[in-house]
Amino acid sequence: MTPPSDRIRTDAADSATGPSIVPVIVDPAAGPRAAEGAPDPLLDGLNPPQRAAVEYRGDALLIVAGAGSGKTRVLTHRIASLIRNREAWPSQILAITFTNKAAAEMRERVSHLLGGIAEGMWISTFHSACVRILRREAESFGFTRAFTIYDSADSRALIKRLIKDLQADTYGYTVPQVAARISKLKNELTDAETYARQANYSDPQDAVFSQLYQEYAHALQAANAFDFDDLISQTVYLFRAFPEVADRYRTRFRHILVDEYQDTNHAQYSLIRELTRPPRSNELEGVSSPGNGGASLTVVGDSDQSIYAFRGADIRNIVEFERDFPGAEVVLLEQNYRSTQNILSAANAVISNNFDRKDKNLWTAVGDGAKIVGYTGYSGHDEAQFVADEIAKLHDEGIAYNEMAVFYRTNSQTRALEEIFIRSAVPYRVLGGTKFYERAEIKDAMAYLTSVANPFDALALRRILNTPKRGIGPATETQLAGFAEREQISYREAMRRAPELGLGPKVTKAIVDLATLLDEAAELADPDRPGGPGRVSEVLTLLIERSGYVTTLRASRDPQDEARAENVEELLAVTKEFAVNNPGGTLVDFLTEVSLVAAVDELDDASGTVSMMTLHTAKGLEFDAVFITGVEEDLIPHRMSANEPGGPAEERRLFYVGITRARKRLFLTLAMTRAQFGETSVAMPSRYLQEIPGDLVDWVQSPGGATSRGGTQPRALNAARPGSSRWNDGPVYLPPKPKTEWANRVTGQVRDNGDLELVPGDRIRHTDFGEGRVDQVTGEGAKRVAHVTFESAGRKKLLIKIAPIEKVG
DNA sequence: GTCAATGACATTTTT
DNA sequence: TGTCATTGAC
Repeated sequence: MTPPSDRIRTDAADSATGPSIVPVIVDPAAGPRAAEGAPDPLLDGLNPPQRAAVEYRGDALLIVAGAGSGKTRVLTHRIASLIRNREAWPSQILAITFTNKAAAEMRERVSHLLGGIAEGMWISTFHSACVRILRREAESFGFTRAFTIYDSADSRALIKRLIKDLQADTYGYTVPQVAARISKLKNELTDAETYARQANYSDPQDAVFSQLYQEYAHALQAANAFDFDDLISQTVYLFRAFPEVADRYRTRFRHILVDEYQDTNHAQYSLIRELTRPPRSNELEGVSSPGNGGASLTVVGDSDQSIYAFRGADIRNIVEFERDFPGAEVVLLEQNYRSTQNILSAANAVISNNFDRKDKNLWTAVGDGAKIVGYTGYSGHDEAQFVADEIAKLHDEGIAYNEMAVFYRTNSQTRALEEIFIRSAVPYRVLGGTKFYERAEIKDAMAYLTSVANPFDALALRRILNTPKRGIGPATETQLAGFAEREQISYREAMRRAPELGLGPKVTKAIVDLATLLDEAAELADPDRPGGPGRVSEVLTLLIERSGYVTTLRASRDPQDEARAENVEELLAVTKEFAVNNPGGTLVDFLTEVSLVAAVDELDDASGTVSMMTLHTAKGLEFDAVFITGVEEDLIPHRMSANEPGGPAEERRLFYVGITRARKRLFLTLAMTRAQFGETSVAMPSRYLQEIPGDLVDWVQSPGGATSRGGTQPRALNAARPGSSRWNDGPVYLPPKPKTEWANRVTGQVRDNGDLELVPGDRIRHTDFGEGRVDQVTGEGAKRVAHVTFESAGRKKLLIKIAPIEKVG
């Protein structure tokens, strides 16, 4: 694909910090705009659409930013320009990013552009911004500002308990199911009471769920806790219930910018709507004329990169932005500054197979670059070995390890990769996965801290009640809970008064001792303590020493417990580092920060290691060399996605996101057999592989070319490798299998099947769902809908005119 | 109340 | 493969 010649070439090194950018100091004497003709450092080096996106002033702006089109640059320059031109104070800016890391980077870049006067801006994730608001306002609606944030594991633990209590498992409810359903409802702003009102009580299953949901909500409230989804939805409820509170924020934020808008869910969308509404004071005084008074809104996104539908992201938020905000300006960024043309062409070819999308073509001025490399291993280990070998080669060629990344669909795929990487001495780092904070011993230590900060949190307290072992078993725990309930007192108070329960002297002492320890720690951590609160590290030290937690671990015979003790020490180091980075940071601040860290936030650019992560985590990142592993059916697209509406299309976007992370080199690898739960099963090449034009890929071992001789014995292959030369002396580049036959057979444009006649009983083939039979046809003319039962994908409704279907038989 | 042994079962993606 | 829940012996 050649770039249109009339486009203006700009500096391709978008992501590098421009050397020519000079910090601009706000000069009160200067006019609102820089002098005519003088080069404006905020516009310099931007292409025309980028410039338009920075300069547009109006109520609503949608920036459709293709992958690698420099959207972060546009956003930062836009913010800087608003501040520099004195159109906004920094404190009037609210910018929402997807991760904390992206927020930190944006803040850094804006303040660099402005010469360090960016104090007071809110640049954060949705969740962080909401926590900030909720902590300030907590007291006005029945919470304290020390509320706990429950992560998904905490939510699941609570749900598990409730399922047991209500015996909901007899109705077939499982923890993940209930958790997902509650999460979904919260993202749609349906709270427990609303659900209860419309629940179908003649259906016992639904009645039980409704009760589960209500008890879950009640338990959170009683524990003075919010789960992840609450952070957003409760902020919306807060704004709706207390307009005067909402007005404070509406008055404050005059410019709201939202990144990754395609991945916002309904609750987040509603939050933005609430915030961009004009404050009431304006309405009363008649200041509000159409579009006046509400904050200006800028959203950036790319519907082709929407990959979070499973967590409630609604692609319609971006698709229907212009309808939502009439008069909105739309700017398209299509020039890519990141990848080579070969990589982009592959990406374009793949994504063009998604129907019902706006056609959009990324192009670059960089040139073709190296071809994409494909490899089919005999097993997952074989595949991993290839990746490790190529990484070593790339490193020899001068690409730094931290400029390389390995992506996979599921976290479980890391195992084989890690094994081989360790053996091959490839320095690597896994982002996400089993995170540090998910380890049991860390959760224990955190539960101590949480119990100190939030005495109402029964879940945290239950976790530490008998950790380390103090002889407080389930029976005692139930007694304690009943006592607290009867006397209408907190758990902590109940523990202090444990002697009244008439338990054994040993148990009673254990309980009272723990209560004393928590009280002492709470006093130390108290923000209002005379002389200032103790540091988090001091509080943690007190807790783990006096409770005997580490001592017990060290004394254990289990060799793993030694490592656990070290992890707790590591957490102590984290608290010390926190104190250095956040002077005056309280215990609650620390707990908040820990709750909201995302996988990518751990990415350290200077680490000198290869990064391994899921395709989801990879969004928003870029690397010189990218390996996408496990490009197989049932993995990409994942087996579980087949039944979901829009599943295969979302999986394709995920693959697209992966491809577009690569700057120079892209490797697509798969295996013929893959181990899972100890069993090995046969894997098939992903359908998406066939969507990449054959001439873009050099197959070291193509899916068709690899014979089955290797079977499942990667060791034999290892042994057969002398030095660094590849094992197959035969033709290195086998002809790509059925490529020409398949590539771009389905054109990417919005299809038009014209007046394809379908009647019940017809058999059709759908590019995503396979073959199926038409049950009935409804609607008229261009809106005729076919109801189809697919063999593997089940029942679907399809708009006949544009669906990627054809009649068979 | 604790511990060790056994067997069932699971792996999609995440703030 | 590895985690977990249940079981039964102390």
